[in-house]
Formats: sequence, structure tokens, C-alpha cells
Amino acid sequence: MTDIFQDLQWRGLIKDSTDPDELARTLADGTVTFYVGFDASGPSLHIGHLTQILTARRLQRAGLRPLILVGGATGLIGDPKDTGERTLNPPEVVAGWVKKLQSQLTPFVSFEGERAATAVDNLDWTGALSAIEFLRDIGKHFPVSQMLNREIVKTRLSGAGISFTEFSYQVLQANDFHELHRRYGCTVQFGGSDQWGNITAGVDFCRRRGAHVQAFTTPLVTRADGTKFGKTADGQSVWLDPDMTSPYAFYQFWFNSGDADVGRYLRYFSFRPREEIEELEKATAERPAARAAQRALAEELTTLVHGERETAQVTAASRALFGRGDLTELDPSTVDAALSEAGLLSVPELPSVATLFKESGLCASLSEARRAVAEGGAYVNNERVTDADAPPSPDLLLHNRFLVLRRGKRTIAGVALTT
RNA sequence: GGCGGGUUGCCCGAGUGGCCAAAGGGAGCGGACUGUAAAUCCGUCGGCUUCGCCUACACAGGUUCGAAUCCUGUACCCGCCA
Repeated sequence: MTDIFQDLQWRGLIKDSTDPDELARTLADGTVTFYVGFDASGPSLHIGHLTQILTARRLQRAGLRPLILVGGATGLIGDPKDTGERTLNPPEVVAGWVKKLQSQLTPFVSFEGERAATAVDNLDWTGALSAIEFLRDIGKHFPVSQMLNREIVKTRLSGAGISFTEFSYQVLQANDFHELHRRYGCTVQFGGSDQWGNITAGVDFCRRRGAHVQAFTTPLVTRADGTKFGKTADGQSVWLDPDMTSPYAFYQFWFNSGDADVGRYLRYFSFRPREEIEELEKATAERPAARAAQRALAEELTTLVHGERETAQVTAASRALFGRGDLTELDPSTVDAALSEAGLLSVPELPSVATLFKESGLCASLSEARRAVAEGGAYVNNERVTDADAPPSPDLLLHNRFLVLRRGKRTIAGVALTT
């Protein structure tokens, strides 16, 4: 088995860590239990979480035992973010999210065998804590000077301010690490690099109580052009939940990775061996237009998250919709399937083009749809539209039923007549 | 608790009575160029029954022919003092 620490380093998955030599030795020891946490702060995980999810999968495959924590307690408090105070979510809502996230995480690690993962929820030990216990047994170990020194706290103090609730968040997360050490013998925590402050708080807390533990973080995934990673072509977050982000959109997201980014993404996310990844990086350098790396990345991740069947449908749809071929040459079942993947709008009769673009979700409002037409960025069956308020000609209907709507170069939706 | 400052469109940020749907920048969107890439240039960027109308400058009320701009109250934020 290849050295997992070296593998992670080669992939660029280690940003910060406690003593690297010691961490390397620890990870090489097959008896280690580690933990990674996800707060229940939304109804689904998104691809920003994928780095952590897949790193957990790698560690388990390397022989380590995962504790997958979903933060039912910390989700009720809110990790401070630099823009300002969060709105508290109702407990029953958070409880629902905990369930969802747990089931979403399940497929990525194995809950069987000797390295079986364990799902944990910090509400189990935090919920029962009394204020006295919290302040005497836990709070006493936290110097406020250190808490104030954390980057996020400083940012908030010099800007939007911070409530005691969010200020205390780090204490809860630190206590999680100690609790998992006590209950499961967990000695390693990792998380996203934005969690480094919270993670070191946990390491310190454990050490103050006599437990020697270690930690590392994975880097924030970025794009070479400096824009934010993790948004679809139309600006939506890319969720793992297929009802929130369709497998088609998910596939398209990865497929559209830039040349300057795709190599890094393969290293972060792909389970291909090093040689194959280097081969794909070379392919990108030599024949970028073929986009072999993008295709491989998109197919592998869509399969991992949504399964083989979905992936087959989605790749077929992408080929049909972006293919050179004349749309009229596609057979009805192909058109139907492809448009269903892209998002199909059913209408009893054809309204104006602007309405179609709005209803299909390609444009947020009628005004935006009219603007799109005026800008020359609206197409029906690959023909540029010039009149936003007229319905498309029935002659355009493919197989007397379908229309392919396109906004810009690559955002596509379908229309089907329901007759 | 006292005093002072602040709250503008997705974000930052101008604007102190009419010329303001609101400067400028960023993001986003579209076009050209391409490879469903990047960079660049150009355009666009509240809504609608779109040559016009409606809703908007924290919230509620008021002054005025007319308010993002003035007054009153409420909420929240920041700073100094206690």
C-alpha cells in the first residue's frame, strides 16, 4: 500500500498540520481513528464538502477508522463567518438536516468490516451539558486571549461584531475532539482550512487534558482565475442532492473545469492512481481542446456521487445537446432523454419565447428573458431569437413536440408540448 | 446605561430636497474570439401587461408641489465612556 500521507501530500490535500513527521507516522499506523465533522447548517452538502468527504474515504481505504460527525449541536449555534452573525435555525429543522446529511455521507465510507466507520452527532454529548458543567469543566481550559486571537474572531470584532453564542462555537468544536478521543480513542481530526482555528482549539484542549492528538486541514479549492469554486454555469451552488442540483448540472460543472484547474481537481478528487492523473495532465497540456481530463473528472465524480446509471444518461444527454449534429436528426427518445436531463418544461401550448425562457428557469424574470433576446443570447433549436414576445414557430418543433432552448453558449433547457 | 457615528441595489461604495432606478468598482449575464476553457474587447445588469407603469435607498410614520436626501419613533451595527 502506498504511504497515505505521501499520497495526500502529492495530491495537495494537506494545507496546515500539526507536526508533519509525527502526523505521517501516525497515519501510517493502521490502528488510528480519525474524525471529520460537517455542521447541519443546510439541507444538503455541496461540492465544497467533497474535499473532506473524499479525504475521509481515502484515509479509510488506507486502513484508518473514520468517525463521521454531523454537527447537530454546533449546527444549532453557528460557526462564525466573516460577513456577520448567522440566523439561528429552529431545532427541528436542524434535526432534519442532521438526518439528511448523515444519509448523504453514508455511501462514501464503509460502515462494515474492521475499519467500519461510525456516524456520530455532537448533540449526543453537547445537548445534555449543563451550563455549570460547560463553564467549570470545559470553559476553564480556554484562555480568552487565545480565543480572541483567532482570525475569524478578530475579523468579526473589527467589523460586524460577534455574539457570545458564535464566539463560543470554537469551544464546542474543541470539546467534540476531546469527547471523541475519550469515547472512541480518536487521535486525528481534519477539516477544511477554514476550520484550522477551531481544530487547533480542539488540539489544545485535548492536550491540556492530557490527550496527545493531531490534526491537519485540506486546502480551500480555488480557481486559477480567482473566482469562487463551486458554482454552476448559472451561478447556483453545486449540491450533492440530486433534487437540488441535477446530475446533468453536476456533470456539466466538472466538465467545464478550466484547463488551468483540471489537473489540481483530479489530484484532489479523483481516485485514479498517480500515473493516470499525470497522463491526463499531460493530455491537457498537449491537446487542451480534446478536454480528456475534464471528461474523465466529470465522469468519475458523477459516478461516485450519483451512480453509473445516472452518469450514462447524463453523458449521453451532453453528447446529444452539444454535439455537432443537426438537432432534427436526433430520434425522439434521445431528444426526450437528453432534454429531461437538462430540465424539461411541459406546456399545453406555446407561449412567447420570453415566457418559455422564464418558465424553464433559464431566465429569472420576463425582463431578464427580454434582455437575453435583445443581447442576442437566446436560442431556440440553435437559432438565435429576435422577437421575445412572439411564440416560436410550430415548424421548429422537433418530432412535433420538443424545443431546445439555449441561453448563451451552454445553458440548455427543453420544452415539451403536452398533447 | 450615557454620548457619538452608521444602516444605499448580489457585494463594496458615491450620493444631504427635484436633472435618481440612484455615480464608480467588483461579481453575474450576453456578444465577438475560441475548445461547452482562460485572457481580452464590447454590451448588459429592480420588476411588469416594456415607447409607459409599478416597487425600491434598514423599518414605521411625518414635513413638502416633490425625499435615498429633512423631522419623529423603532430595530440592528460600530466606537468611546460608565
